[in-house]
Parts: sequence; structure tokens; C-alpha cells
Amino acid sequence: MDSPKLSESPIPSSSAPASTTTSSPPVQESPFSNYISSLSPIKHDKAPHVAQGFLGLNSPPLVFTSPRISTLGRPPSSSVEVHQNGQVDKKRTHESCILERSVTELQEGLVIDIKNEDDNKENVSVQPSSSSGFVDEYLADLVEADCANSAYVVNSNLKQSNNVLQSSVNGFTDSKNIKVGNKNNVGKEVEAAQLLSGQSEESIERKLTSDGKSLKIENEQGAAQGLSDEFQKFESDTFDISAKEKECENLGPQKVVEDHGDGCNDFLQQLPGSLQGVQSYEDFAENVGGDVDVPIHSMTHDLEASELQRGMSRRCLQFGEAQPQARANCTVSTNPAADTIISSTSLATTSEAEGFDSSHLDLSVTSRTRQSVNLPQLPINMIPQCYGEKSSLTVPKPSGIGLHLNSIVNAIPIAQVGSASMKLAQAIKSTCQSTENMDSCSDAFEKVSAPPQDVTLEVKVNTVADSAVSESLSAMESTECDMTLNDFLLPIWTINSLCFYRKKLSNSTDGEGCKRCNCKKTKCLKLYCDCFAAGVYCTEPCSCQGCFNRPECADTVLETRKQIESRNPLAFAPKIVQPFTEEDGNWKTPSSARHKRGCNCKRSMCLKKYCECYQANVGCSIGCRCEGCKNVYGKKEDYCVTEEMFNRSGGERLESRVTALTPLTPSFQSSVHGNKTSISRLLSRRCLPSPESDLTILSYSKSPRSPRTSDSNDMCLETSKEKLDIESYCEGISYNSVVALADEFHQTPLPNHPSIAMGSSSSKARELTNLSRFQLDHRSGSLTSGGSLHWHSPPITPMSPLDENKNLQGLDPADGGLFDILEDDMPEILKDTSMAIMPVKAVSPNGKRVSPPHNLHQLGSSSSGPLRSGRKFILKAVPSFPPLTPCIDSKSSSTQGRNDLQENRSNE
DNA sequence: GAGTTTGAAACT
DNA sequence: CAGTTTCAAACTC
Repeated sequence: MDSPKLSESPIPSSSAPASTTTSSPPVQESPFSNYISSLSPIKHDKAPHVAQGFLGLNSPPLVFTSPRISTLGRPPSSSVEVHQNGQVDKKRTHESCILERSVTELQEGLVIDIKNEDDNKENVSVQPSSSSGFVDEYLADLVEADCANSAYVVNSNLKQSNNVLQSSVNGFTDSKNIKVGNKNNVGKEVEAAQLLSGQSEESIERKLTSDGKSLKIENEQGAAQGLSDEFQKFESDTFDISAKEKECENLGPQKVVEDHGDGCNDFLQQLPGSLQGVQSYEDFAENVGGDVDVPIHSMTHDLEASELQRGMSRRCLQFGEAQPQARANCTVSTNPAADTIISSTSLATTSEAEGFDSSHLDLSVTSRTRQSVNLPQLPINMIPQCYGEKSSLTVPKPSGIGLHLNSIVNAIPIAQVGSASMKLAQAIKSTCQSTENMDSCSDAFEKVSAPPQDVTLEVKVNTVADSAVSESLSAMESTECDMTLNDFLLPIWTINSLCFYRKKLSNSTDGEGCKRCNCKKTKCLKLYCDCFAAGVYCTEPCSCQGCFNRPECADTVLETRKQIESRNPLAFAPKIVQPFTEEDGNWKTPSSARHKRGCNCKRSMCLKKYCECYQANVGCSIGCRCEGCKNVYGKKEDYCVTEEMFNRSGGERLESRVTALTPLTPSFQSSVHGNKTSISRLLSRRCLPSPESDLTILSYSKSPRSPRTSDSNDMCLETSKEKLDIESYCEGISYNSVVALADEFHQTPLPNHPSIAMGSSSSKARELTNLSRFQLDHRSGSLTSGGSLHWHSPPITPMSPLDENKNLQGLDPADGGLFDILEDDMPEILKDTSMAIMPVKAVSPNGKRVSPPHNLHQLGSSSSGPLRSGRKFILKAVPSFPPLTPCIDSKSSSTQGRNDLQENRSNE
């Protein structure tokens, strides 16, 4: 599914605007099919407009797009026109999406009046060129929002705004004049939910005023709409959107909107705020409550805002994975129409949430039925992570597996912004990508969303977008790089890119400040150019010569991008994929991000930034052609070994597998990062057999899940793969992690962890191994034999066998000790790793390994221990490992572990 | 800051 | 697809 080909297929279709829209299958189509259809990231590329072009760029994300898009029906984001039917031309640009929405609404006979009461009450007319004024305004609103895309869209859209808006909505005769009125007692609220729901009761009037130049959208309060009181009053911004409606093909009943050309795109771009916002809002509401009919209080400040929303929607596409999940988790209204709408909205919502998180934008989402809906915090949570960083610049988290993910991955670790929620979201995305994992996704999503319910999501659809964009832009400019809206070429692309770019900046700069390209010959129109590759325009900080990667040359840029994408649809896709990430409470699983294509290092041994893997702080994998890989984040050999083990794990004895692994597990000298990386990789192996294959993620659904959830029997039944994984994981932890920890913290050896204190050298590792064996034997007793398994936990948690509780406690983050160290000094990633490790070692929440009764008395014997029992025990215990399960609750876990152990024994 | 090294990107 | 060239970043001095 990730394969570019899939994505490409959509592209062609996209080129033919009319093709898919009408034929959209019924909403009920299986999520999988939808998902598959929506997978192709490339779709967007072909979008005629710049935005589309960027969408195309975004296409990579699409690869990762969560099924949700398809499921939901329409991906608000870029070209994806996923509808309920699920089969929508991916070419659809945001505009198309918007059009679809509008069409749908129209079809439903809903008229939306959106009145935007702006504090300023200024009608903003969208103008073709990037209006600095608008931008400035938005900037003024600074919020860390991932609005880069939207901002970009705004600019580009504005430029194109002169174009007549053409809506190709069937039966959408009124489309020309769309008046969106936000009726907000509270503020600017857009009631679109009803439209979506098809409820005519809510009189939402959309007037598309095709002055030919400006589309004016007014938000009228739809108090009746059931706007929740909770919602804050938003400043109603009246924005005039001037656009000429261009005739667009009538959308099929499915609300499919086809792009009929720039005009449509323009229209969409201009409209985004109102419709998208509404829809997104609705989606969000649905996600939350699953009710389709949700009065949305959207405040549209400007077209920009709308576009911002659009951009957000696009982001959502990128986040598609998460969204789908979120959606899945949230009971979506059965109403097909609602679903479709929701789907689109959900995306938007997600993006919005992100914007909110990062920025503090007030997104108050009000649903009629559920006024105070616990907004799906998933999106929100996810959002913050992206923006959490110091830098004000909010980079939309790359939703897509591809670019976005990469960006995210990179950005997060580096930026240290990565929050658990974000990782979780990513993980969810990954998981969700596989249709098979929907359940898992849902679960994960729930976890994510579960969070702060107190936080009432306040969505100001329009406002949010605007603010987000503004803030993001402003943040970028002020904080990081003096970036302007111009920097954002395309919404999606920009978003993804921003993440990546941001990361890159942070990496490259390392305090130096914004470092940008220095192209001499390529005119910044090739992937050599980091800016171009990142989807951003070159700016002052750049020392490029003859640069064409500037807003003035947007056309050229887009064209070039298209060319590049034509050669390689994934050229702009994220290079780094984060297969799985899960966070829950204290527990964090290390990110298993990897370079999608892998490096090709010959001399740098993957120890320098020449290596893309290293540069991205990810380990090398099978996909790498590197020679003499010594990537501290994970050696290719390790990856290969683990994978190999994994492949033959089925039925193979644990010991043999372990043995095989042991020799292979290399990196004793690996740094902490390396450890973490290794671990993560090991953990993720299952998910990502090959760097290229995103599908592998699917398999993750199970393994990632916490074993706890499964019955003991299930655990016993766990496939050898899981076992292997666990083993690998243990290994990675024991050797790499432990050693790394030792290296990293050798200066501060843990009191009770002599092994850790030991040097990082291989000999040390060996010692640790021995020690671990010893301890392990004591603990489990059964694991003896030279098998490498034993040492897994011991090295890490040298606690005395007798005092397991102490060990656990010591390990317990709350207690401080190693955890404290990790927390304090360790990098985010490392922390994650450590976290993962910790449970395995000492904490073993399940306590299975930690305290086998009969083993305890055998403390002294290294060789003792019935392998059989031990082995079984281990296997069972493995699944229950915290790594897979986010939360580490020493007590509960330990208790449960014991229970599990007992169960295992009984089973035996 | 100049020069070298490196590996990705682009080209053939 | 493989080999070569080009390119800009990373690195070294």
C-alpha cells in the first residue's frame, strides 16, 4: 500500500478531474477498500494548482494516510477526495474537497449561512497574491499552528483568488453565492454539522457570492443550531472571499467534487474556511461524540482562516492515520452522509486540534447534541507534540507515513518536542494504516483521546485556522527563521516539509540559528536544496545563488516539483518512517523510525551526517546499502538479524533464536541513542520488516498491543514472531541499552546496578551479559542455558534477585534512580527506550520474569532452572511487556505479571 | 573560510 | 537497473 505505485495510480486519476468523483462508491464501503483507494499519496501531485502540486508533494503522506480518510470518505487534505465511497479521485485538491463538502451540503439542501462576526468585522477579501497584510494579521495571532500549509494556501490562493470560483456541485446552483454566517452568541460559530448531517432544520445558508473576485462568507450565529454554551465566544470575523466560481463538474451524489481546473481549486482554496471548518468541526464532533449533527461554532476570520483550515485538513490527511483511528474509536454516526462529512471534518479537526495544541488557539468545538464533547484529544495531543518545541514555529506533524512521518520523527526527537501523545498518534496512524489493525488503532486512539477531557475542545473553525496559520508563520519568522508566508509553498507539502525542515533546521543549526540552503547551481529547484526538498521557499537565511525557490517563482517551483515527482512520486515524501510509536502515560516505546530508502554509505560507516539515517537519528535497516554500518542508532546488521530471526521465529525454539541473536547483536559500544534506536528497531521490526514497506506496520497492530489485554492463553499462543521480537527487544535492551546506558551514565553508575556502571566496551557488555545471566537464572531459574535470553533483564536491572521489589521500585520512575537519570539527562528517545527497557528488566510490570517463585530460591545458580518452564514463562511474560503496553504501573503490572505467570504455569 | 569528503540526487 | 556525474552538505584543516 505504501508503494508509490499505488499512490501513483491515483495520480493519473487525479489528472482526470471528472473521473472519480461521480463514481464514488457508497460510504459503506469497507474501510479497507477505502483506505487502499486513499493510500496513494501521489494523487495530489497532479493537481493543477500549486496547492495541488504540494498536495502531490504531500502525496507521500497519503501513502501513510490512514484508512480513515477513505473510511471517512473524504480527506479534507490535499488532493485526496476520499469520500464515503472511499473511491474518490485522489487528485482532488483541497479545493475539490471543499467543493465536495459544499456540494454535499447543497445536495442535502442545506444552506449555510455563516456569519462571521469579527471583532474587526472586517471583510477580508482574498487576494491572489500573498497578502502580507493578511499574513501579518495572522502572524499577529501567533499561535503555534501548523498552519504553514494553510498559510501557504492562503498566499497562493489569494493570488489566485481573483479567479472566479467555480463550484462544480451538482444541484449546487446556489453555490455561486455562498454566504456563510456564523451565528454565535458566543462567537463565530459555523453550523455546518447539520448540513453535513443533512439536517435542513439548521438553516445554514451558504452564499457563494461570486463577485467574481471575492467570495464573502458571513458567519451567522446559529444559536438554534445548538451551539454549546461552552463554546467561547469567538470573535467573529467576517471574511469576504472573493472568488469567481468556476464551473465545475457536478459532483456525484457522493458529494464528490472534482477539480475542474484552477478555478475550482481557487474556489476551494478560498472557501476552505467556512466549509472545511464546518465540516472539520463536524467531523471532530463526530469523532468526539459520533453525532453527525453537531453545531459547529466556527469563527472564520478570513479566507485565510478558511484556507488555514483547509491546510489543517490537509494536515489531517497527513495524519490520516490518526484520524481514521480517531474516527473509528469515536462512534461515527451511521448516517452515511454524516460519515462522509465527518471524515473530512475529522481530518480538519485533527489538524485543528494540532493547531490548538501547539498554539493555544482556542478551538471550541460545540456540538449541538454534545455540547461539551470530549473532543477527541487524540488530535490535540498529537498536535502539541509537533509544536511543543521551544521554537514557536509549529510544524504540522507529518501525518503521512512518508514525509510527514519523517519530518515528525526527526523533528520530534531532535526538537525533543515529541510528546507521548504525538508518538502515540503516530503509532496509531501507522497501525491504522493497516486496515487489519483498525481495532488496535481504535484502542490506541482511545488511549490518546482519553486524555484531558477537561479540555473542552473549542473549535473556532475559521479562527483557529487563521490563528494557527498566523501563529505558525509568525513563530517561524520571529523565532526560527524569519520565515514568511512565502516560505510556504504549498499547504500539505509545506506542513510536512515544515516538520522536516524544522527538524533539519534544529539539527543543522544546533543553536547556530536558521541554517538554510546554500545552493549554487541548482537554483534551489532540485532535491539537493534542502529548502526545496522540504517544501519551503528559500528565505533570507539562505545563501543560495540564482534561487528560484521563491514565492515569485511559485509556478516554476511547482512545475519543478511536479517533474520531480513524476520521476519519483515519493521524492518529497518523508524519508523517515516511524512505523510504530506508542505512548501511554509513563510508558513510552522507543520510536522505530527508519529511513525509508535507506542509506548508501560507503565510507562514513553511517556515523556521520552524510548518512541520512544517522542524520535522522534513526538506525539503518535492511533497506540500507551501507557498508560497514556502525550507525549508533542501529546497525543494519542488527536490523537484519532481528528480522531474520523474526522470519524464522515461527516454531523455532526460543533458545536457538536467542542464540542466533546474541552473536549478532552488536552494538555494545553503541551510544545511548544507539541503544534506544536498536531497541526501538527491534521492537518495531515486526512492524517494519522492510523500511520501504509500510504495510509491515499492519502487523504491528497485534504486537504493539499490550499483551495484558490478551488472555494468558492468547499470550501463550503468541506467535513466535512476537517471542522473537521480545527476545530481540530484550537483547537490544540488555546489550545495547544497558551498555549504552553504562556508557552514557558510566559516570553515574546506578547504585544498585553495577553492571551498568561497567564500561561500555564489549567486554563490559560481556560481563554484563554474564551478570545478567546470573541474575536471570536467579530470577527465572528456568532460563539458564547459555542462552542469551537470560541476560536481557539482568544487565539492565541488576537488582538483586532476592529483592525484586526493590528493584522494581528502584526502576520505578517515581522512585527516581535510573529513571530519574534517564528522565533528566536522557534524550527523549533514549528516555523512551529506557522506559521500554525498564519494564522489561526490573519493572516487568507483569512481574512474570521478575519474580518466579521457585526461581528465586535458586538465585545462586546460573545454570539452574528448567528451561522449559522458564522458556514458556518468558514467552508469556514477553507479551505482557510494558514496551508493548504503554503504561507502566509497577504495582498493577507486577501483580498482573504474577497472575500471568501463574496462569502460564497452570497452562503448562 | 577554503578545501576535501561524502553520499544523495540527477543523469545517462 | 546500474553506472556515472553533479551537487551541496558535512567535514577537516
